[in-house]
Amino acid sequence: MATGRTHRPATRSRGIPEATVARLPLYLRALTALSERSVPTVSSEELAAAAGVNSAKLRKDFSYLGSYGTRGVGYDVEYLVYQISRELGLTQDWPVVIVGIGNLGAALANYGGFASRGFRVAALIDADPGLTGRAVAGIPVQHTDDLERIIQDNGVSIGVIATPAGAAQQVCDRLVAAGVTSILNFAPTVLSVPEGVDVRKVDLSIELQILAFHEQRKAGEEAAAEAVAPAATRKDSADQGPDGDVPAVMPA
Amino acid sequence: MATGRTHRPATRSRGIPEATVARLPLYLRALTALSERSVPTVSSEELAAAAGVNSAKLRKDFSYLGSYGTRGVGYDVEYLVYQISRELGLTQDWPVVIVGIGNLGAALANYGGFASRGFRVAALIDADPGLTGRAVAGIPVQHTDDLERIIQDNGVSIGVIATPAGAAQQVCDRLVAAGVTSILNFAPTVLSVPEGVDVRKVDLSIELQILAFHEQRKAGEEAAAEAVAPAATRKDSADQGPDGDVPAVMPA
DNA sequence: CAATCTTTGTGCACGCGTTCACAAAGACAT
DNA sequence: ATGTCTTTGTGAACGCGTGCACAAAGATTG
Repeated sequence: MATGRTHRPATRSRGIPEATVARLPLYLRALTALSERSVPTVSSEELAAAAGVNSAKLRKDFSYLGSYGTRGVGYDVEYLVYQISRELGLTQDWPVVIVGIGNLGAALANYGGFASRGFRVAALIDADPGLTGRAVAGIPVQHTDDLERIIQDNGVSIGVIATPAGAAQQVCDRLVAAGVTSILNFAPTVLSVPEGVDVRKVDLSIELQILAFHEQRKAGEEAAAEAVAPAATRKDSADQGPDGDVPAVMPA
Repeated sequence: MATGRTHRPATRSRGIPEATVARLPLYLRALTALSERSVPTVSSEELAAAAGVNSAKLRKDFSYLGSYGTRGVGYDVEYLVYQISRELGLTQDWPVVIVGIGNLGAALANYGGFASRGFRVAALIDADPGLTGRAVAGIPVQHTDDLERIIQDNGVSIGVIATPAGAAQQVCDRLVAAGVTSILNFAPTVLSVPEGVDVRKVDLSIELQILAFHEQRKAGEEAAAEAVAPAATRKDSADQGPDGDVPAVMPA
């Protein structure tokens, strides 16, 4: 979701709910796979299974785009691929810059999933002069000093931030000032941006923490179950108490 | 969100809503920053701003954990850090394996954000024999053949999949069979897992596609506005038609 | 100790998203 | 042409999440 600031309150951007927009790429991926296998049509049930969602949800999602299905038959794969691509704006070319060419930035530059969807990595930018001129994924790294020029020369409107947290806000400000209006942020910071700029964030550590929460809960429930019927179903990993209120940093 | 399959329907895991759980790491990050600056207490208003959320939402989130604040004063930073850490299960050690040591896998192995939160990269696994034995981020890469043994020897319950899409489901099945119950999936595929296994996915390409959608919409609105009052407010980037129905792959 | 001021904790209302369930629509067979 | 069968598209109900607004609680001051 976008950062708190701008906070478009889940505004349905053009009749299409935000939740639906977030699923369109999922459908597109599944459809592309079907297309490559030359499958001509697909039912909502099949496609939903392939995309990992409920079929009723899928049909409702598609209903926001229009009536593209045929009752009794299903959806024309090729046609739907085209319609969703168009809706997402993937029929045009999106030049993208990646700022911060560390491990993650380099991985992103090499990531094939971008190019296959109309996204073109127009430039790589890093603050380290030692990197300048060196090629990553066949693209030369340029210095941060030239950021504004690069954005303008290439007509870039989407920027990817893969810098350390400390540099992210500053980079963000410069990107926005230079004309970027959409930002994908990998740095673990909250970015504040002016109205009209969209920010989406990907935080690797946050995802793991959410998993840890559920993992802990599962271990807790299991321990509770074992307390009733103590059987050696589980491997011997040192199961911490479920809610054992371990005294640690308990301040005054 | 977890994959469609298991589909715990936003079950509030222990009274704590899923949406709240997803924000706890955000609060924790902001609090940690305050803690490092030795700030003793913080109000819901300040903390909310730092975390990029609404202050009412933050207070409600905390109310699910208990009454940890003091009216008229705010929250004790250190105490809250501890409570949230405990709630998320970060007071214990979580050994993690990363499967698929390509560009992304290597970047994840090098990512500092894991270690700082109780996550320990216990092993790196790849199917390429050429990588076996080579060290990435100081950790030797092991071969997929030993996956089951590695999981069991280290008591791993969280796995990270960074393989190509084609290998993901197979790796997932083996991880689950070996005892892993939480998976973070970076491969662009829908994973199906048995009941009781949590899956979270991060898809870089999907995030960009969502941004592209909003970007296109912005360009469209702007073009519409210019049609009424045509002024040269904008840079000259080749603005594609807003909804120009570009004929491309229009099948029968 | 009383008055005032700050900030939490939460009851309540509203809106978005999800799901069910079914009528309408078209394909296909006879 | 008529009937049957499949599958879409959607009205309606429900539940979760959000945000407002305020009462309760405690700190602080005189």
